[in-house]
Amino acid sequence: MSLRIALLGLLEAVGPASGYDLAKKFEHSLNHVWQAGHTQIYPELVKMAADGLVAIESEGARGRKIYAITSEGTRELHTWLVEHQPAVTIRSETALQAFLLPLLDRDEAIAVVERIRDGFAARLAVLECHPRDGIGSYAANLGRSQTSAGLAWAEETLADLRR
Amino acid sequence: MSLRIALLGLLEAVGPASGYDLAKKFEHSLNHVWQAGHTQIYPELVKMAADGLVAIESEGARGRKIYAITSEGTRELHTWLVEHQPAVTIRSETALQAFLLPLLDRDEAIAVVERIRDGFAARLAVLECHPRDGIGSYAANLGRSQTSAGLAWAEETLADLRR
DNA sequence: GGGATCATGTAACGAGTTACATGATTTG
DNA sequence: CAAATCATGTAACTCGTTACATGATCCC
Repeated sequence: MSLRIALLGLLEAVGPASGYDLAKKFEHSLNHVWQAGHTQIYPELVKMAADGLVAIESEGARGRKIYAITSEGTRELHTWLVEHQPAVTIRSETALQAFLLPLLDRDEAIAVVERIRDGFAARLAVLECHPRDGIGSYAANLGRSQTSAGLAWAEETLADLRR
Repeated sequence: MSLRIALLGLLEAVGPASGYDLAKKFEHSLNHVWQAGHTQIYPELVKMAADGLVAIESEGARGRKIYAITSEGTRELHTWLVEHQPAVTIRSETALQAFLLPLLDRDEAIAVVERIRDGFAARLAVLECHPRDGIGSYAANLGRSQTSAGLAWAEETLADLRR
């Protein structure tokens, strides 16, 4: 369901695009929001076209197919945005390592938290490069905010473990 | 893979337990870390027993089966904790709504962010009840830290939208 | 005895990943 | 002309959810 919404949202926001284009967007601007590879996107677009939410607007070079959102697609997207209570499903390997930290001895735990800290720092560095405005800017702010919080947790936890 | 690790970690941390017990832990203490229902846990325990990572220690009333982690299981868990670089896969409906916020008009966007804010507040309230020490305390701190950051983002975004 | 909770499972489906496969076009 | 990139797809598999099914035990 959410994959559909993400695809509809991108088509609504940036205009008609190919599956290939959309896959690129997932890799870059949507990376900290929703992830999907081309092998998931191509079949989904076909299903969405069958359901009347998108339509092939034109076909370009190299078999390129440009999809556009339909008015039915716009309606579906709008309804979801306005009415859908976002479900919170957390599956975080990082949080799992944090959870199990007390099973390790001091030095191991420190090494694990250092790796987690580096991961947060790297993600934050990527997010800092995201534009401050335009579609996705709110999500980028949310990502920066939460990643900074993770980084701060790592620093505090390291201080605590070293004490 | 991570489901296995979560199950091994729980068995290591709290001692032998049944699938039912483990499902309860997922519902409560692991809720902000990893999610899994009993329909996923029961078959996984059977596979893990076949792989020698856990063993049925005893059987109690009402067909209750108590699993214990084996030394091979402990080794597997330890290796994962120390060596595995946590993979970051984000699929957040909340972030998706944030991403698509610019597609809504002002009042709709405000209503959506208010709902998101309430969701963060509710999660934070639950996390505040988690014990400050023992297994899971580090993960609870991380969850509190990141959820607070989400809440702060919502407040700032609301202020921005109302301006 | 009846309702809540304990306790385990299966089957069908949908979502997501990995590996494989193919060919067109552009750029050096 | 070779390598990179564009562009699409399928198949097999794993992971996760929903719905269904069953029975034991505890407590009022």
